[in-house]
Amino acid sequence: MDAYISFADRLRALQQHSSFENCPVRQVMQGIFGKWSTLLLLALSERPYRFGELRRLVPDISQRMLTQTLRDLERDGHVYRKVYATKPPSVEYGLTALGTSMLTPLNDLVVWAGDNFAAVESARKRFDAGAEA
Amino acid sequence: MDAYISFADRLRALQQHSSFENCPVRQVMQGIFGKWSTLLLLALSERPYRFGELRRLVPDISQRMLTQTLRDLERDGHVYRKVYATKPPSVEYGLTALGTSMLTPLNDLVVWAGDNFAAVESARKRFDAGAEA
DNA sequence: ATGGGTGGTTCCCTCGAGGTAACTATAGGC
DNA sequence: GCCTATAGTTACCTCGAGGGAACCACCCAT
Repeated sequence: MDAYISFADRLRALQQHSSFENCPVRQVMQGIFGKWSTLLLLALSERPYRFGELRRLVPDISQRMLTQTLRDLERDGHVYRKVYATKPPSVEYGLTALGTSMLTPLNDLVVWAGDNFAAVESARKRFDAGAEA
Repeated sequence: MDAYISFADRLRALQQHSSFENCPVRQVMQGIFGKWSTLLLLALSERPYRFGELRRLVPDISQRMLTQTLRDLERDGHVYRKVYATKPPSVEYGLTALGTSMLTPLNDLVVWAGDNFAAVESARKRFDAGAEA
């Protein structure tokens, strides 16, 4: 049976691995929360995409960062990279099993952020207004 | 009824707000994924803590960053700050209702990271080994 | 009067994420 | 000959998150 594990217990478990400084959980999390990582993971959750498709889908990202972010995601095992030997070689990116397994918790958090960003924004305004008073 | 909304639909909804560049969802997410933010949120999920207690609980964090991270979390409405007029004034930090509502999805993701960091690490080793070959 | 415990602030520095632009090679279309 | 598309790489720069150390004001205990 999976016993319920409290947040605090998780915290203590985290600490035992090493210092908090280079906690393995954080290393995994930082791979997911680069500026573009979450966005690309959500995009690839729909279906595999080719490099150029992703560029057009997310026009704000630079070509350099798209390559680099995809490489990082590939390195961490979240994304696979498949090269097709067509005349101008084309490349397909998609989620691995590991990446797919992350999708549910990741999406839940994105949903939460989507549901609550208005509350966060108003909290910021309140805070900033009170600061100058 | 809450209809199921696909990841791809979420993506498109995100895009409509503005560019991906300064997406409100990302602004909320970035407030949660500073180097120490998640750790402090999980700590405060157990019970409210005082400043000095948090310092001792997370010895790796510098005093400067502890103050700043708590301020940022307070500004975003995740954390409250309560000053007690004791002789050396003491300060208590705790989760707000908003912060508490985030706890479940946040913790799910941390749990996922805890369950899968070994897979990520071995993926990295495989990738790095293949790169030099 | 000295040291320690409250909870900070201020200054300065480093390091790396991310951005910009130019360049690569190949092939097809006009 | 020139522009397009494929998918990158390389060099250079900026900016801000985070770190380190010192300082502040108050009070207590020894």
